[in-house]
Amino acid sequence: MELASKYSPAEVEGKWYQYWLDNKLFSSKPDGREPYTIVIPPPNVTGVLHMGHVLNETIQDILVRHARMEGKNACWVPGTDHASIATEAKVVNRLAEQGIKKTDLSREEFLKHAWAWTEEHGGIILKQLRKLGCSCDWDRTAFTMDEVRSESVIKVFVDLYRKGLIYRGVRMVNWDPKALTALSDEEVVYKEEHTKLYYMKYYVADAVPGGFAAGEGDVIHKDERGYYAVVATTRPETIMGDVAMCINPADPKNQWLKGRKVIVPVVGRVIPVIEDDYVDIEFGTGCLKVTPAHDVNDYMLGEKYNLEAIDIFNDDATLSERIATAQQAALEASKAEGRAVDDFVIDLQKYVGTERFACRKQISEDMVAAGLMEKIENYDNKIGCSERTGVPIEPKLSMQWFLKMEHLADIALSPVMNDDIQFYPAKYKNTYRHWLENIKDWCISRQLWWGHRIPAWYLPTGGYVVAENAEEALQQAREKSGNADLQLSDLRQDEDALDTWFSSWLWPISLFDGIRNPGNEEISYYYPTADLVTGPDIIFFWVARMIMAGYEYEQKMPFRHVYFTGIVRDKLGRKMSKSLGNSPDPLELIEKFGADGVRMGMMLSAPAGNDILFDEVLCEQGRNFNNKIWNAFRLVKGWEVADMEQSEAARIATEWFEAKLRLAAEELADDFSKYRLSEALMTVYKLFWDEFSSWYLEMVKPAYVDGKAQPVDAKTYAATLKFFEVLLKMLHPFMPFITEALWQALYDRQPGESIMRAELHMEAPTDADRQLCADFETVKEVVTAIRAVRSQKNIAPRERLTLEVLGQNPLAAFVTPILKMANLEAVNVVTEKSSGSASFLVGTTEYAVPLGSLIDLDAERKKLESELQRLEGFLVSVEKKLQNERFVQNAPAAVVEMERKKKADAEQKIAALRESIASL
RNA sequence: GGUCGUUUAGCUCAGUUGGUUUAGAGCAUCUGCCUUACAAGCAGAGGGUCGGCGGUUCGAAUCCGUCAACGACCACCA
Repeated sequence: MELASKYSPAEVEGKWYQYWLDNKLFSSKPDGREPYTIVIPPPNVTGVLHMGHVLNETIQDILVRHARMEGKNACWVPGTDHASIATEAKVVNRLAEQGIKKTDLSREEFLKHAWAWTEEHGGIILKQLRKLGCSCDWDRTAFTMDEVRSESVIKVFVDLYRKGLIYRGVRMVNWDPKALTALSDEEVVYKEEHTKLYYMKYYVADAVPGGFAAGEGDVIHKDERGYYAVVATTRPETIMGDVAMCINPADPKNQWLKGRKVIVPVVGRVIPVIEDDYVDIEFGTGCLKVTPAHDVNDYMLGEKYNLEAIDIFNDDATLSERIATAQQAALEASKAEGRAVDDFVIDLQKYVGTERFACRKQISEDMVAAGLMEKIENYDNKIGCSERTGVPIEPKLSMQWFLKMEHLADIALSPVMNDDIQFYPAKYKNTYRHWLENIKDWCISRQLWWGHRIPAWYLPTGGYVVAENAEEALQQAREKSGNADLQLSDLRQDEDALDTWFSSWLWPISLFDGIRNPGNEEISYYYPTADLVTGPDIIFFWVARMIMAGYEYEQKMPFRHVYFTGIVRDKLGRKMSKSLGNSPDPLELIEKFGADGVRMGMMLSAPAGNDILFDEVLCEQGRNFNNKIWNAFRLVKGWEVADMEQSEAARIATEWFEAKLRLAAEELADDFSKYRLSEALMTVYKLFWDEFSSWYLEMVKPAYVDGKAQPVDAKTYAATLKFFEVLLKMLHPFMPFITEALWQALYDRQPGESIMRAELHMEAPTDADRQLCADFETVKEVVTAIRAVRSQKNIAPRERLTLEVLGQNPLAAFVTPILKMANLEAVNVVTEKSSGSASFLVGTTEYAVPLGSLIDLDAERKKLESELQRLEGFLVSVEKKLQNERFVQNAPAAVVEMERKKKADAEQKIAALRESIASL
């Protein structure tokens, strides 16, 4: 067989992926076997593959393929997420490019565009997963807005409503002025920003004849226009919504303000000074302006003291016409009360329609010009921004739908805390608990069209009904209103859609149709799923909520283990981003290194929970490993087999490697059980490269005689193929393509057979295995020491040497492999070594390689002396320990015994070294 | 501000309940090799007072305290 010396993945990968598809090797149906289920964290339907996906999906594929080879019925369900905000934003953008505004379209027209976009871009990412080698059951591909999933979402909404867990009400919510929708608390991200802190003058409204009687701590401000308080804020534009000023009643600085009224600068509204210990005395001047419509805390104060909330913004965060009308009303009221406020007023009409930040700049300049600003300082602040659009959130009062979380948090907490569901790494249990214990109700309505429309219908006479469909709604509406003539056209369905996560949280159930058809065969078989692989960034968005839904609707956990991956960063530790240009295109990497190489590169640095510093050189290492496997295969398949006796060296090698495989399998199983996948990969990597290629194959490799390759005996050949097959199976979950290709070529296979379905079952290692492998490690040490002598003395590998063993040879049973691996003529047991030999210690046995004239006595002495020095230092530390009575008394007997042996060994070695040095 | 985490070789990381010859791996580095599977390779080598200080212990990379640096998450300080 002629094979190129370099492995080309491109030729192999497409071919075998098609083979897997053609033979339905990914597909799963319920049967008598133990199920192993993973549901994919659905990527955005219009997304494209990035490095984060590569990490995530590779891990899932490794787990699935591993489970499949353990004989489990493995089922990996793929699908995509409709990602309402992100997708709607993209569609709106595309329409804008065509000169179409969303507001010009009807809901139906808009959705037509959105579906067209979805069909155009949807599924690209799933195609890309195939390139990576993912073994998803593609026939099960789902979408969060397909029929089954949509009906499940609506059913759950209605159910929760009937249970009294969903309610509708006006609350302060996070408003995204760009997407024009409310967001949940989890969709707000805080960004550090350099801003300014503005100190504004709020003049006392009523003249105080004779001035204030200042208390001891009072800090009173006064200028030619009168007495004033100073209020610090980061948002001067919101003064238009000010309805009170608040001080801490215990604040000595502001006692003089108690019970007074002050004038909001620019606006001219006269507002009361209220007192609440919410106010931090230390911050700013201790005076807080209260704007109930635009700050969560101010809203609470507003509720408490029954203050009016003046909403100064339009939905897009431009200033509303209301600011001008409110000002008019305020000025008229002042006039009626005979207060003169004109001195502090600027007509607000000029700000109407301006954007919030432009307005902030303008109003602060205007205030400075009008002498209403005390000072402006630099200030570092954290600003809540929309996770999706990036724009600063505007706290806004609005009518929304909410899901009560108390009950759901209750049922979701204990299973994680008591490890019914296990987190890897476990540290995220803390994060999880903290969130659940401080949970707030979930705002589930979004002012979007792309998503599941809220199944609530409003009656013409007021009130609403919640139902699974329009017909049911109509029936309910007729009952509720007592009007049997009510028609569907009289009802108006809620315009809002549901938060995307309101469908994602049902994913492990809805994929098996467990909501619509509870107890069906699939849900009974596949649920609970085995492992969930996802990022810790969506622990609240998704993981926690799936656990809630799992217990609420299946009375069982949705998954048994959660593997949290890290964030993929570049090798400098920076997040990958388009603007930095440090985010490689996975498909280009696959092109360059092969999918197997990329998968391996990803896994080499991917401990669970830590961030991944991705470096292309790791993919290169992966590619090189592929090439190593490929060439080992070329070697073995190139052998000529003859009917001849097995050599002793080959017999020993096969016995050793068989034992080694059992040991490695045990280690591998342990790594997998702890989800230590990069360690598992490293275990197989070293097994193949070092143990199999560098030691085993070199030991059994037939020699060349007169330039002609000798044949190999049948027994060794058969054993080698078997070993190779086991190694391929161990490697398969990590590198599916090359292992399938070589597995197919190793033996004659039946059509439709695949390594995917091959079982990897290994006997547990015996004590004899462990002993044999330990002995063999000593063999390696001896061989390596001889090679080191060669290297130091510049002796060609071809030149045959002799090895002398002083006293007894502990490796008598391994002479033939040593002869072969070190290229020796003979191993002689001697009582005294030849003069002019290089000596070394392995264990407590001394070995020598006679070198005749090649020996450099000075160098040899130096080497021995430095070794002697090291050992003497070691001996001192051991003796110190043993002379310490408390150590001998307190330490376990075995430990003391070990120290005694160390001492004896060291003494023996030192004696041998001294003798060697003397003999030089 | 609170909580949690990390700090071990040039880089990325192991190090399981403190004790197996004065700390291991992969990569990188250095030296020598185009030796008939593989230069995407072979053989050999060097490299760390385990972040600092203090403590517990017969014994500490491992346990405790403290400091420092970095990171993550949470939080209503205008």
